[in-house]
Amino acid sequence: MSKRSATVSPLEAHLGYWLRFVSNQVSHSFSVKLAGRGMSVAEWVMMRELYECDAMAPSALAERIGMTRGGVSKLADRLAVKGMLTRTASAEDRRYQAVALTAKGRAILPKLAALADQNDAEFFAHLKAVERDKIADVMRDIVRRHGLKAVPVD
Amino acid sequence: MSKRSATVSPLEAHLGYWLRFVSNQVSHSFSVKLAGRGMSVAEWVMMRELYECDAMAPSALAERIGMTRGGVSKLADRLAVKGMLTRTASAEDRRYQAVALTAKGRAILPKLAALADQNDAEFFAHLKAVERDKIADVMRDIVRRHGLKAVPVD
DNA sequence: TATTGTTATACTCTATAACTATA
DNA sequence: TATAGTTATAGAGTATAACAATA
Repeated sequence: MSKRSATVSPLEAHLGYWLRFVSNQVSHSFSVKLAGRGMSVAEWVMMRELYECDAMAPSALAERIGMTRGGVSKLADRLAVKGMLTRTASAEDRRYQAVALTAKGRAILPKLAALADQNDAEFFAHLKAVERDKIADVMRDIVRRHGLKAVPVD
Repeated sequence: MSKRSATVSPLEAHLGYWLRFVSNQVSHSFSVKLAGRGMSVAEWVMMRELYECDAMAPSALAERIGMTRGGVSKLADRLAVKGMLTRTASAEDRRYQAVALTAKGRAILPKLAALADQNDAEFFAHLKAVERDKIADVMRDIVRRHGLKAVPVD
């Protein structure tokens, strides 16, 4: 064994390397599917978040999906132009906005969710349920251990 | 159960979601460590690749690390400015270049590799070796099944 | 004509901070 | 003054394609 390989471990020795390798490909494959419907992954994440509630403030969205307020602002702009969401200033405190999906946005979301399901299945459906659960458990545990904040770019 | 949750599965139901969540944090944590030495993750990847050989053509590098030739060109520019690598036109075919680490680049690389080791340990050292191996095996298998190309942003 | 590497353009996402309007 | 949202700037990364030099 040369001194070179003894002092510098190969990239492939890191679990993080393999996670990112697969994760990047899963995300890229999903982004290709979304592009077929004119959507980006970031747009999907924001819409998915809004789907769970009636309305949300941009700052709350930023917190939930791990983006800056500036990023949320630009993203919301794009989605508003596409007719996917609306922004309404609060009556009580006009600094606040209520961001909400439009009927169009709410109608299209299940179709995007189906793409997400399909994409996940393409990469992981061949695994036994026990294996999938085990890996997800490990990942959840790591998130918990590190107190990680949301960066959901499914 | 509402119709809403019945038709749209939650993000957390996807294994891809958890992989990306953890993978993003591992990479971000590594990028912070590298920034302490004035390096980016992409720069680390390119240098790590060059460490394995004496010299490599930019086009070969692009293929190996999953970047475009344009991207490699810009990245190599930055690393050359930092004195980490040199570019030499081939004598036989002057279209070709030999990109190689400088002594400085080769000297600093083990220190960057140590950061990579440390970073991976921070996230995965608590796992049993069997668990780590199992997960890495699953990821390698997925890479093999999909014939995936390199996107090593460890 | 085909190929290598470079450069230019455009777009996404990030981070930081200045700016506005409201309170 | 503090906060919510917007806008501007700069940076790294991607993709595409035009380009020069070389074969």
